[in-house]
Amino acid sequence: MKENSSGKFSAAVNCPIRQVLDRFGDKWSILVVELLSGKGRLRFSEIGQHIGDISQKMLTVTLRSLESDGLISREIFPEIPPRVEYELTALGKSLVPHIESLTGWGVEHLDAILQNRKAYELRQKKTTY
Amino acid sequence: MKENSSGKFSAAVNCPIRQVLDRFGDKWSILVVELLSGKGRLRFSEIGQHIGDISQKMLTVTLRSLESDGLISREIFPEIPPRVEYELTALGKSLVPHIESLTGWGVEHLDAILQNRKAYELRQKKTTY
DNA sequence: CAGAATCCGGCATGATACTG
DNA sequence: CAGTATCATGCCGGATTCTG
Repeated sequence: MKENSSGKFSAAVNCPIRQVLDRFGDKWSILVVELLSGKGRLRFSEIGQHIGDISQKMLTVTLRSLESDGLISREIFPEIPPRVEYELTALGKSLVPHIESLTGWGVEHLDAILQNRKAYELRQKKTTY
Repeated sequence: MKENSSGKFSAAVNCPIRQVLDRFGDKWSILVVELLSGKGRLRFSEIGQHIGDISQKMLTVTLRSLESDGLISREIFPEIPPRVEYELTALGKSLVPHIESLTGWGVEHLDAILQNRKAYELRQKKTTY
């Protein structure tokens, strides 16, 4: 593993950070984990309702992906009508604090970021570089 | 702001977590922040070289976006040939620990995740649900 | 109800050429 | 060197339909 002088991983192509980023770079995964963290155990339709604007397809894809990674478990109840419930695994739960660390930062600095964006926009209009 | 019984933000459409996710859901932003965190101050071409497989266009877009949010600063040296250097702002630096919290988790559990994926794949082949 | 399968458009991203 | 401008494209994700 290549490291730089400060002991951090490099951003090179084969950097393991990439694997993590590729995994959570999608639109919904983190959101689903967060949701399951707060609600505990939910069925398919409930997850969809809570998120609100996710399509059925993307919800399926996201859940399969999370299940494949072992972050959530999927239990099928052989009933009519069918019922499927999802919840975080131990691995999934171990991820939650780190996600909330990031989202916590976001919530805290969101206003500053939005103001920076606005200021940047104005500078672009006034000045022609 | 709507909250659920556990005190966490809901995953609803207007949830502020979305804003953070939308911001860092792209392929390169976090990587650039991490890189600048380790290297301190870099010029355009250096960032591109360290990352390796980013196109010039996407590097420009990513840097502009980060600058717009106030996470990195951009200094232009009026020389020939031109030189432009980037580094993290205080706001950008404040984000680093949270990113490393997440990537640290990823590095730690990457093997388990990859094994889960493999096991899941095998199950899909053997069993026909 | 919980999905699987299919089609399809748009945007993110890439490649290329040009400029100060 | 550090971009900008333009064109090309892949695949992400939405809408729809069908099934057990």
